[in-house]
Amino acid sequence: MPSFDEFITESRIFKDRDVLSPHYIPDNLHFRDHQIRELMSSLAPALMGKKPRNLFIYGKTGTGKTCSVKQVTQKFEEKSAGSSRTVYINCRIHNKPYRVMLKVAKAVMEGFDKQGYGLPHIYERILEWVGNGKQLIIILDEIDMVKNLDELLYLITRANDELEAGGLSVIGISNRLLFKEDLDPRSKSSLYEREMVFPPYTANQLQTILKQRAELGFRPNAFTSGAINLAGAVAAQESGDARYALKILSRAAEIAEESEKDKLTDEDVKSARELVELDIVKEAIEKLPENHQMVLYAVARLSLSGSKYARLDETKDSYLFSGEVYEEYSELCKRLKKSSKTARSYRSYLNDLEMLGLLTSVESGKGIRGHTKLIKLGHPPQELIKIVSKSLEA
DNA sequence: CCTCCACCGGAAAGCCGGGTCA
DNA sequence: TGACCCGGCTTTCCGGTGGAGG
Repeated sequence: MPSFDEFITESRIFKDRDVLSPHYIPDNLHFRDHQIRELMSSLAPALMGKKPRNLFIYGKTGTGKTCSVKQVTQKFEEKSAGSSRTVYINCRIHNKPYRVMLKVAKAVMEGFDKQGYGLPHIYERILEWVGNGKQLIIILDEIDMVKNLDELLYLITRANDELEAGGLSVIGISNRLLFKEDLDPRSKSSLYEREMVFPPYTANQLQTILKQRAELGFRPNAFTSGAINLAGAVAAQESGDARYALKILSRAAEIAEESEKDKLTDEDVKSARELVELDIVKEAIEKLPENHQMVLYAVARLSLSGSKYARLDETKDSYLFSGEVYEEYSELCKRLKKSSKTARSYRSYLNDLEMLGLLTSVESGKGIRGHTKLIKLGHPPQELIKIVSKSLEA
């Protein structure tokens, strides 16, 4: 199948852009044989009419969780030929028991697309479908996004008690290890019947992966192995995240292309790294609620003009006082003719922003009266101001 | 040592837009 | 259609905290 790309741009670097996209699933996934075998072994009972045990998969972003699961379920579907099914659900979108069940029902049953049935009805229909001896495996990607996960898991376990034949099982995928802490003990034990971990990739592994993609996605001789290895090393050092590695590589290719070169080099990778960093920050900021953005903006403004309060012995890195940031934020609200939120809310925004790594803070210690937070920006203020003000337009 | 300062962050009540049910 | 409910945000209330000041 030819790609449209070849008709749209006569690219010197790219042969097939899609190969570099994060959605692309390669035919063979490197370094995940072990996980794939384990996944297959855990699904295998379903092919023999028995209920597989529930499974929880943990791994940071870009460690191949989703990719591996998708590959395995595809094989599974081929093998079972409809007698049992897997349903993949992205819980970022379907984040409530009702939506998950609706999605399951739609996926499994033809013509079940009328909205408006209540949860009990949907539930019954699913039971009916499973009831004649089928196995249904529900894959909940980003499972930590589901509200009322306890209720959903309970619903599913209860279904198994009611059924005489067939069964429902769950594969939960998450990159947050801690989320199980606020789960009801019963749901926890049911979800964790079996557990798997996807470790981050090492530099060598990332390099192999990138090389594979480069060979498929770029024209021959359009890249040096040095550049590929550098990209892999950079990403490994950062996080071991394959998606991030691919982002750097494709950004680097775009840079090389724009400057009309026909080979991408170490230099391109280096500049790509910074751009990608900014891209990620930008993405994070854009999906932030308005007030968070304004607080961030206030911090950026103040770090440019310098802290008014920090007359105390110049702590070499100039931190900002929580109080003055709040003032700046309130003023900003006034200028924009918005009502500012309470100081209490402001404090939670700060914590959220810190959680996202957009800023850092330390407890005030000696030399400062009272007890407060000293705040510092995690990125260059000019860039942040640019990004936030653009995002606040909308 | 006691009190004040300048904030922190949990708990719970309040508000609001959207969906649900009789 | 109106009463009701739910989840997401806020605000209110309030008990801490650790250094500065007296």
